Amino acid sequence: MLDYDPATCAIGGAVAILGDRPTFLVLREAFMGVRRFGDMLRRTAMPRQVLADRLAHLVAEGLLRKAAYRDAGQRTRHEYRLTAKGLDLYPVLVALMQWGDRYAAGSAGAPILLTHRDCGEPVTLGLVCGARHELDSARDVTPLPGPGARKIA
Amino acid sequence: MLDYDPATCAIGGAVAILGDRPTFLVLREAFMGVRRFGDMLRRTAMPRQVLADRLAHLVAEGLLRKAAYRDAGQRTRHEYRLTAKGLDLYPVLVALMQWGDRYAAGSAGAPILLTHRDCGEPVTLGLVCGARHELDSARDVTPLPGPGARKIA
DNA sequence: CAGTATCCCAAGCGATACTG
DNA sequence: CAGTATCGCTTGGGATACTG
Repeated sequence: MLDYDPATCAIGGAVAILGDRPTFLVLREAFMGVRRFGDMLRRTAMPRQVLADRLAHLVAEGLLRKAAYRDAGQRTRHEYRLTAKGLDLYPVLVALMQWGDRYAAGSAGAPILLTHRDCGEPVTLGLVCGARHELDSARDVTPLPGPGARKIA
Repeated sequence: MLDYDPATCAIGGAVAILGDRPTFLVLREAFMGVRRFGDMLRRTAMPRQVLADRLAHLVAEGLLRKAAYRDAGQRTRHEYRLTAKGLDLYPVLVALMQWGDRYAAGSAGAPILLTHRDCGEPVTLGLVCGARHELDSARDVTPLPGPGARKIA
């Protein structure tokens, strides 16, 4: 067991930003290409206030940005788009989806299939080491103190 | 944009089980090898009640199991260990950690380094397709309706 | 349409004390 | 040591109404 400092572990920091359930759902919608307030409201079925809060939070954290756009002949509206920081969260969402497909899904199978845009093959998330070995389980990983390690408790 | 049914997306199911911040922290500790109530209490600095709740929840969901053990000459105690279902959550935690190291960490760098047990090389989580292409971004992924798809909203 | 304002109520936190 | 019991209090959810 690694003797690391829980306070510095990045999981805590990440979870502090991502926060709670509604936030994850908003991010899911964003990755699915939903960009408008009303669409998110309908699809996530969360109260307006909650959605507004989470969107504001995600914008403040730099995961989403508010972008103006105008359809021809319409007045200006705006939409929420993922920033680079937000896009980099993709593995987290995919990992959740893969686990959910396996353990929290109905018997019907995965409702969404991720495929490689270039070749069409299904995409999965996996652990790979620097020597290109593919690891199957958490048991194949040894955690060590990193550059920013401070051992405490 | 994929026209999927938000209600059946496995991300929702996964997040419904994993729940909230404290739950993630408990899981983090479990993956770090912390198994005892008191250790988790001290390291996560959460109220006893909250920890007890989350542990019970994770046991009920089948992510942790309570195992009895006895050190020589001591009375029986028990500890919390990850089940297979819990261990399979590892990519989620690693993904959170990688993102946190990049965006939520101090300047000191990652406090924890994951290495391959067999060869010692650093381990990373990545998207790979069936044709062994490595994908860099969410933009390289095309979501399609899967076997369990029901399109609604 | 895209939010903000308001209000009420339920859930959950945090502290302290107690039990096996 | 490993929890359970209790409690005050704050946070945050959910509904409704209002504004640009």
